[in-house]
Amino acid sequence: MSSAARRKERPAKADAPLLLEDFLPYRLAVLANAVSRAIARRYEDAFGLSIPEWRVMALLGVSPGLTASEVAEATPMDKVAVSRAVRSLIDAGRVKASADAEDGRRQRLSLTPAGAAIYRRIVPLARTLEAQLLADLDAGDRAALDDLIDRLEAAAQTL
Amino acid sequence: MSSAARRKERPAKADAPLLLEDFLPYRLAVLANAVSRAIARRYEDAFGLSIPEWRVMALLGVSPGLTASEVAEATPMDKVAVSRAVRSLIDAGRVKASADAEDGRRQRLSLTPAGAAIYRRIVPLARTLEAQLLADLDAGDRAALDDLIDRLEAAAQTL
DNA sequence: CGGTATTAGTTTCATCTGTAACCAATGTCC
DNA sequence: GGACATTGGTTACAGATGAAACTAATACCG
Repeated sequence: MSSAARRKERPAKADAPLLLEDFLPYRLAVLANAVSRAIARRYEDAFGLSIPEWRVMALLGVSPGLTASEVAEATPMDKVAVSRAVRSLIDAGRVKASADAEDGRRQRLSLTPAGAAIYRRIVPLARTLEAQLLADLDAGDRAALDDLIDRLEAAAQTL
Repeated sequence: MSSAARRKERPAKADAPLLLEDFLPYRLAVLANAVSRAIARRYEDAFGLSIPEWRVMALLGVSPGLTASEVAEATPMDKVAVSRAVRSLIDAGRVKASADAEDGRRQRLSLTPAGAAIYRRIVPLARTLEAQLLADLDAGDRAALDDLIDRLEAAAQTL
């Protein structure tokens, strides 16, 4: 019997003990943590890249010319995290910042040729890891998963 | 149209750009992070309790007499994290450690009366937050979610 | 214009987290 | 029973993270 089935047999009455292993917020945290850690190690080993750095590169790979603020808006990272990731990427020669003609505070960010070369190598790795995670799910499962995550995210905003 | 539906219309071919917002590991991290942060704030405000401390109390509430190692085995926390959470709970008078008769290294952990009183107040809050997260999901959705998380966790082990 | 409020981004500092080193008690093997 | 490995748990140190203060440039408004 799967653990989902085991859980299902145990209806959570109000006075039943709260089992951490069945508690959704806990399960989500454990799952996301396991995935993030495994992926972070791969990116670090292969490219010396942290997760925040990878996120910045992933955005710039699709949308060159974003500012740091725009990167921060597009992710759950705050501006401090973005600033640090960008600094580190610039130091590594993977990203360049160019002054914005209209606003002297802003810096337009983009991948350098070296950064773009690395980007083209990370994307297939990312796809492979995602595929490995989804290997046992058919198209219907995947659609259901996407939909559930959307709904949970919306609900999480109300917490 | 839901964002899941939007995603579905955009089949991820090997050469399509990788969109961070559709990338499962990223989505899981963002979701789990949003949930954890919201809940951590509630526990902190209401009980001065961190997530690791809450996890320890949740385990001890169901299984008094666990050792720190057993707590570490039952969660993704390592023994250092458990040690710190336990220390803090003991300092706050919420957990007590008693010497194990058979093995002088081990300490049997359990909630103090004060800890148990807090525990009885947290559990309903935890259930309420979980219910709020699941509010829009019917029984079938919830079973599917449980099952998907199980399968993703299994797949995550292979990364 | 000139003063004040905003915004972009960085720096600072305090806390958290993780890895490794460590100490003490027990188990193992001869 | 004594050396050595193992286990339970803590300590120490380093790097990551987050909130708030700060700097510099722009926008707003009289």
